[in-house]
Amino acid sequence: MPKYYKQTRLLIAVDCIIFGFDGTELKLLLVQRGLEPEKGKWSLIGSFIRESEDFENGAARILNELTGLEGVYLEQLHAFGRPDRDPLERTISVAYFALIDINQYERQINTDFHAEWFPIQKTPKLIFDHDQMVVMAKEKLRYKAAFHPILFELLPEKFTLPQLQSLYEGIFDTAFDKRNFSRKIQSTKLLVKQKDKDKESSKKGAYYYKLDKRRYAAKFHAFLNFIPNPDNLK
Amino acid sequence: MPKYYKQTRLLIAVDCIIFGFDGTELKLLLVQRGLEPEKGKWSLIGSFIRESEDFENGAARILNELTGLEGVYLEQLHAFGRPDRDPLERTISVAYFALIDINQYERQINTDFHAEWFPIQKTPKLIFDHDQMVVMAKEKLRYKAAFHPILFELLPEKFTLPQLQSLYEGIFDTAFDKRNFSRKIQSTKLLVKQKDKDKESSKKGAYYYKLDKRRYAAKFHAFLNFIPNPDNLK
DNA sequence: GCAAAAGTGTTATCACTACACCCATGG
DNA sequence: CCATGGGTGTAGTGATAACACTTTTGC
Repeated sequence: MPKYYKQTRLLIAVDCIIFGFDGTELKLLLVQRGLEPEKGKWSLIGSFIRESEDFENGAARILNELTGLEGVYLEQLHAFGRPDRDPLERTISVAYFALIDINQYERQINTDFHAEWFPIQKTPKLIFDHDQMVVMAKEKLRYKAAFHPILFELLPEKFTLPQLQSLYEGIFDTAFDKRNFSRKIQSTKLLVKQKDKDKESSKKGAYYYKLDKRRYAAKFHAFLNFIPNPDNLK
Repeated sequence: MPKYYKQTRLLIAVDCIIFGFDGTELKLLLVQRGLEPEKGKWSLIGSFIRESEDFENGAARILNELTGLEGVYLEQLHAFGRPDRDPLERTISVAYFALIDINQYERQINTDFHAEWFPIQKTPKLIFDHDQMVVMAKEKLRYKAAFHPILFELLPEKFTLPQLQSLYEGIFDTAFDKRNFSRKIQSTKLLVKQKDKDKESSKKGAYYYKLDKRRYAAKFHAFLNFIPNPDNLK
């Protein structure tokens, strides 16, 4: 029951840029589009918004439908509205980016989508303006990660310093000195050293750490300087 | 001609949070709403999006209609989509924030709107979720201003260091040491000292400065640390 | 016993903070 | 001549960056 007369009404979609980290590389979860136009091509996961659904709910819903996960880190990225972005009919897309622990992703949760992880450097061409969304999401992730302890969302509950460092190095595409990195991370007091070690990736083994959740919540919005040299960022 | 069947189509509006600085205080440009519901109440300036109009264009258009200005600094803030945010009919709002040189604002440009500047601390209650938009815009402005030389967009072409400092002090709601402030600002090499002085606000007069536009463009995306003590920001 | 990765400490440099006095002018 | 706001320098402190060797253990 339209109340504002003579105004254009448009389709609204929510699309999710889903990041995961496999211990070595940053990855993106993509699906093969199930409907025309561009059926069969690679795409971000998305859905039209429902009648009485918030964007945030919509994003959480499609994320859950695809991965089986709940309580995932989600943040609105940007609203995309170029009139011709969907050639079939004008559609607004509100894009969200999500950070998930890749190990918790359940491959079999939903066979409606053909979903696949792609290394961030080797993503296929995506439909519509989804490539632009991915570029923007990568920038925002970098930007945020430079000052906020956001990257822990990509890691499992227990992780090692070398893992954390290689995550940061992947995001910022640069190498850090491990002594300085360790000192800086420890100085945040966000980590709690565990008694056990990860023996997978080395003979000596690296100590596991967990997040101090209290401090993490408190410091999340603080400005911290995680990366050594600001000039590394354009 | 709808092509995606059985999907909901919604109204899309663009709303602008317009900041200005009068030399002393940060201000917000608000209008009295011209249509029902909530007619006559204070509101951000906004408009439904047109058939083949981008968000960015839409924001620039309404900004121009209201203020007469072109080439204004505009940045997308957030898309707001709570189903009940407009009680009459569900409407998505894509909010932009704008920084303008208040001196260039032309009061007479558009009498369709009753527009008024309000000190940021003394804004009236706004319709719908516009108060929330303002809060978010203030946060984002602070956040960006802490690392990017964005506040120059609020100043006239020629300005003095004391003016600049009081702008920063207003934004961060704190006082800075003028010697340290001056040194830090100068170290960015973004400013070019002029030969003439502003004699309005003091007997001795303060030198005017202009932005070095080349360096400004180059450094805009760089991370700089404009504010003295990071702990001042939550 | 050796290769491979983890862990750890020191020094030099730089950036930031705190702080106080002189200057120019209009009235 | 004095009140007002503008402009400048320095010393102490804390954070960052550069840098190399020892430890553990699986093979």
